[in-house]
Order: sequence, then structure tokens, then C-alpha cells
Amino acid sequence: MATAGGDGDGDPTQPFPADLDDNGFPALPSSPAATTTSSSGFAEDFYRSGTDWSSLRARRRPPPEGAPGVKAKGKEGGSLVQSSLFQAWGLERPRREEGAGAGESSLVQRSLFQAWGIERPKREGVGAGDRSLSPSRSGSWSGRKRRRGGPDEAAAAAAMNPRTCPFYKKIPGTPFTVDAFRYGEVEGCSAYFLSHFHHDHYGGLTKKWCHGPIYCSALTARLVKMCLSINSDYICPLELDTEYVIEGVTVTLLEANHCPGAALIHFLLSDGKTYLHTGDFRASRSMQLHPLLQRGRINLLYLDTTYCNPKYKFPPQEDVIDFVVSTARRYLKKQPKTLIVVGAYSIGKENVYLAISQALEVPIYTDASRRRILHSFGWTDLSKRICPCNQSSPLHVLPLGSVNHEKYLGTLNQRFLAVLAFRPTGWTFSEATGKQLDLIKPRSNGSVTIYGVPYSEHSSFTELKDFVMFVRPLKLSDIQCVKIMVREEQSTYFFEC
DNA sequence: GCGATCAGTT
DNA sequence: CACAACTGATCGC
Repeated sequence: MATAGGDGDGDPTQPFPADLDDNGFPALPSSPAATTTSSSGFAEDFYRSGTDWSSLRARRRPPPEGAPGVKAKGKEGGSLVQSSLFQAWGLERPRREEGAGAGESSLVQRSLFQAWGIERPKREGVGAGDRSLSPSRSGSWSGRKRRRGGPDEAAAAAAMNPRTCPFYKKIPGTPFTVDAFRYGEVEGCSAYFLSHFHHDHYGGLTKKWCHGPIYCSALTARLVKMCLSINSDYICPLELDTEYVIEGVTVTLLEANHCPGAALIHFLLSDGKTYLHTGDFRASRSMQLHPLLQRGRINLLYLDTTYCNPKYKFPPQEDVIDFVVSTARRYLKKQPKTLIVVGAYSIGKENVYLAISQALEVPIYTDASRRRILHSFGWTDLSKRICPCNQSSPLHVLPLGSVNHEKYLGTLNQRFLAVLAFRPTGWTFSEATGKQLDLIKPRSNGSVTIYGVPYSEHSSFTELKDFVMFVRPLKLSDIQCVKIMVREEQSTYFFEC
């Protein structure tokens, strides 16, 4: 963006700088002149994106009417999330005492506001203290920060600018990005990874895509080709659990247990550094058995923190499926002419309706576009149960948004006298439903009954914690960039419990 | 008509 | 209400 330098010449792409300082933040060049050429690198992006990362989550921009310095209204403050992962996990920060000369076992972990000695932007922020972690860093950062004298509006604007690829989608030391298609061509990026085929991750991919190869699982690749009409020359399918050397980096995709085709991405750099990007995933015990996670040390973990808060509890998927199946059985026994409806996004939740189909020995009806997608998975157990006639099956799959009381009331005719619907979502959570599925109460309206069931394809808080404690990364980063936690050096544990 | 962006929905 | 992920409306080209 900064330079108009000729694209398309033969220069090999420069990797995003790998230098992270002791606190896990990208190192700035000590001499500005030295690196003017790579002015839009990883570190630049990191700092340019500002420190108020809450803006990345803000739903709307500030109203244009307001004076430039006017603070956001109260509601916006409510979406501000800067808590540390320790807070999120409800753990005490490990004490440093413990004598025994355990060296520097302390964990360094704080919000970026704290890390850079900057007050949270509650008030006009000029005087907000210039202390920062290391004196050497302080100079360059505060110099940058205060170019305009006031709060770093340029940084805030960059963070706001949805066209700028945020640093946390770039893999340092490589020319790779993950799920970064909505920013056009990303300078320095010569390989674009797609973790899975959900809209908020592939957004920006259109048939006009021409910015570079798209690496993803074979199943995701089929969906990209099929649904988005991307030129197949750009699509690079990778088999799971297979090492590929891409631009000198060894890349392996691991099953993410999120939706069909979703993958964790494991990067092994030529210098031995190992990065793991989880994409969206549901962590599990069996995931921990993967050789790449058993053996090697992970230097930096990019974590899906969707439900990184103790309030999010949900049961194992198998338990929810058992509940759904037995509920369906019960309703059918009471009223054999019951239509069973399962809500689902474009892809995901297949195991819910597949289990019903298998247990009740009925086919699965869904509309033509979803049938096409489901068949493309190449899962014979699923494909053989799909039928194209809605009268032939008492089991229908609908978009989640269509599963409500109004819809499908009209389908009540001779064939169906009642409707039993399931909405599998991650945010159906509570103490009660987390432990006792039987306590889930449906919403009923006449002969239509709707159950919200806590079937999540993201990790629960506990699963996330177990996963991180197992992996024990040297550094940890939030892929949604709400919080960051970093750890000093080589200490041998992450959490004390 | 296409795509990017934002608002709204469950 | 939460959240992810989608759907629809609007705007610019």
C-alpha cells in the first residue's frame, strides 16, 4: 500500500519478519533507514494496527457527526475485551516466589495497553505514560506513537480499516497468510491459506481472485471450486497429515474437528521454529495424539478463542447427539407422523442429522444446493442417505435461520402432524445444559417444538485450556486478536493448577 | 450484474 | 443477551 513499486518482477517474496522480542511482540528495526524498503512488513503492521484492538470487533464505525476526539458511546465500551488469557481461564497468575532459584519462571502476560505503558483509551490519551517494557523499544514505539501529538489516530484508523490485513493473519518468517482474502493482495504474501470453508474465513474470495495460490484441505478445495468458481489454477489442495514443503516451509494440515474440511495448520520453518494455527477447531483428547503435537515444541500457537471464557461450557458432541436421537425417538413414538427438522449452516453439524438418520433408519432430505455440497464431501455413509424428495423423508435439514415457528407450520398436512426441530448451536450454554442435557427445555408453539441443543463445533473453555496446557507453546496468540499472552523464555509450564 | 460493505437475524 | 455464520439491503462501479 505504501509503495507503488513494480509488482510482477521476478523478485522472490520477502517473508514476514520473524523477529519477535522477548515479550513476543515484533521487533522494530533499530534504524528506520535500514529497512525502508520493507516498510509494510510484519512489525510495521503490528504496530500500525494500534493498541486498541477492540476496534477490530467494533460493529460500527463512529458516527461521522461526532468531533474527531469524541469517545465512543457507552455501548462500544462494552465490546471492549482486553482481558488476559489467564483471566479468561480463571487462573491466578503464577507466583514468582517459590525461591529455589527456579530462574525466571515468571510469566509475562498483560494487555497490550499495559505492555506498552498506554492507558486504555477511556479519555484523551496524550499524557498516558510513556513507560514501556524495554527502554530500547520505548524510543521507537513512542516516537511512532506520538507522531501526531495526540492519540494515535493513524493507528486507530489502520486498525479500523477493513482493507488492511491485520498482522495476526500473517505467519512471521514466512510469506504466508491464513484466512486473509478480504484485503486484496497482501504485500509480501505469496501463499494464502484457507483454514475452512465458512463465510467469515473465505470472505473476499471471488471468481476474480488472482493474488496467489490458495492452500487448503482437499475437501475445502472442492468447495472453493464448486461454490465460488475460483480458477482452479489457484487452488492447491493438501491432504491431511501429509508434509508439504511450500516456499521452504514444511506445512502439515491436521483435522480440526470443526466442520468438514477444516484444518489446523502446522508450519515448520527452516530455522526449526514451529507454529501452529488452529483456525476454528474443537480440541479433543484424540487431537493430542497427533505425532506433530506429541513430539515437537510449538513456538507460537495461534488459538481460536471463540469460547475462551469459563462461562462457555458444553457437553461432548456424542452426548448431545445421544440426546437428540433419544428425543427424536420419544417424539416419534408419541406421534409417528412427526417431521424432524435439523438446522445447520452451509457446512457443519452433519453428524447430528446423520446420527438421526442412522438411528431411525430414515433418509435425509435437504434442498438441491445443500445436497450438492454434502455429496461433494465424498462421504459415502452420508451420501447414500440423502434423498431429493421432501415427501420421502421425515428428516429435513434446513438453514439454521429457517428453523423457527413460522416456517414449516405449513408443512403440516396428512403426512406430518407435528414438527420437532433442533437448533444445534454453541451458545446454548448454562450450568444446567452443560451438565444435564435432560434439563433442556424446548420452546413449543402448537404442534411445533424447537430444541436448542449445545452442539458446538468450537472448543469449550475447558477443552481450550486442556489443549493449551498440553501443547505448552512458548508463545500464544489470539487469532481474533482480542488478547495476547506471551511467556518468557523456556520455562517449563504454562499453568499452575 | 457483480462485488464490497453494512445491518439484521437466529 | 451471548456467538458464529449467514442473509438481505444498499451502494458504487
